[in-house]
Amino acid sequence: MARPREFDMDTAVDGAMQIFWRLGYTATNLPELLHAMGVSRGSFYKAFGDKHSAYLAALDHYDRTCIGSAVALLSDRSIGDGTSRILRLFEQTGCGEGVAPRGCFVCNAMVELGPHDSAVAEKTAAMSNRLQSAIYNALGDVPGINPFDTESRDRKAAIITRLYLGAQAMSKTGDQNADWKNLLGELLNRRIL
Amino acid sequence: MARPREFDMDTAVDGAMQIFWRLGYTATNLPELLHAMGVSRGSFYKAFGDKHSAYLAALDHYDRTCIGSAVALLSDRSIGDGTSRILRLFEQTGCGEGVAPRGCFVCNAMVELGPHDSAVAEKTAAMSNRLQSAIYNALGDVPGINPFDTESRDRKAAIITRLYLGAQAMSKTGDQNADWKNLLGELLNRRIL
DNA sequence: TTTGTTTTGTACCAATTGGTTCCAAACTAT
DNA sequence: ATAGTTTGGAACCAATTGGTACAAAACAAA
Repeated sequence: MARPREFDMDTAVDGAMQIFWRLGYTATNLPELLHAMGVSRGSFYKAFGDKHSAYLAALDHYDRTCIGSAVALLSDRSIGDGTSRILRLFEQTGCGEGVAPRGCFVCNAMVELGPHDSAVAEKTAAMSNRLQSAIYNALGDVPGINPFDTESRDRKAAIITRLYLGAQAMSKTGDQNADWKNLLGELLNRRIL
Repeated sequence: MARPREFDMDTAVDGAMQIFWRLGYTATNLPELLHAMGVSRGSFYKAFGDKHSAYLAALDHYDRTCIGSAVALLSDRSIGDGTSRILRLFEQTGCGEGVAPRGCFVCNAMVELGPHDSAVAEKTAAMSNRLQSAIYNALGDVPGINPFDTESRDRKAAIITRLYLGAQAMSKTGDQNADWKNLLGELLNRRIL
């Protein structure tokens, strides 16, 4: 009963996520954003309202896709025990040769807007909590760790989550940190093969 | 032989650091920056050149003051052994009640500008390295750690540095993390009194 | 006091910012 | 075919952006 939209909603949101992830919120201007989304100005304001709402939609998209697959990875017993799943999480973060590193969108968002944007603060806190509880679960499947010492697991999960975010921050200056196998081994007090 | 400047250079740089630290580079506009520095437009461009140079000066100022005192703290044996010095580092990061958390300027800078500003990337990488090596030294003074196992100390220092930056990032969403005593105890495998 | 030099503050600038308006276009249901 | 409804895109907007120009002001050396 009306003209159908020409752009694809999902690829538009994904494009928004890509550019916000790479450039941040403030540094992304509208023309670049529209180009990345494949949407014209009019359609954008009709469909999303404003730049800030588009950013929140991009954060939700990140939650569904990237955080979702990280959580899935951490709970996938076919990969190996908890240690190797956590190791995989840290190792799969690299981003190609010569490509400007974009870190983790959650880390970027909480650092840029956390203190001044309560919606972003809530969303990013929820996402890091989601990651942390997935790590907590994976730690229950690590040989040498007592799965019933929930307080110790909690502390370890908190440490690993912050370790992850800190490594993501440092990756944006070119830090590689290829030796996760030994670093996590040091942390979990066991050798990782 | 010429008119003396009316503003104080050091308080101006400090003011620039405060506002850039709190708001970030892009989100700080010139009027706010000038106000925070206590400098008029003309004087600013005469003395600093442009906004970006002022930001770099603010980063250097942070290195001298905040990173400097963190390094001093970590090497001050009058405080206690390495563990309590590292604990002190983590505990002294809180920022008052109701105050919008600003995190760590190094973390903020590397996340916001790292991938797109090589000067900032270099400076922030140097600062995090400085912090990491101070942590490495403090670890040499932790009971239960073999000071001659330099590789293990290196790994622990890398972990603690990233843990610190990650915690700083999360603090910007309101995360408090008051339990550093137990978290660091978990990490270093010893009870901290 | 005059001369030379630097700082200061204001007026000004072009470019860019996010956002709105509005109408032609494109579709469906009748 | 036509009426009804929504999209698309360009023209337009005021406000803000970082940065410049320039003259008055404030000093020191002569």
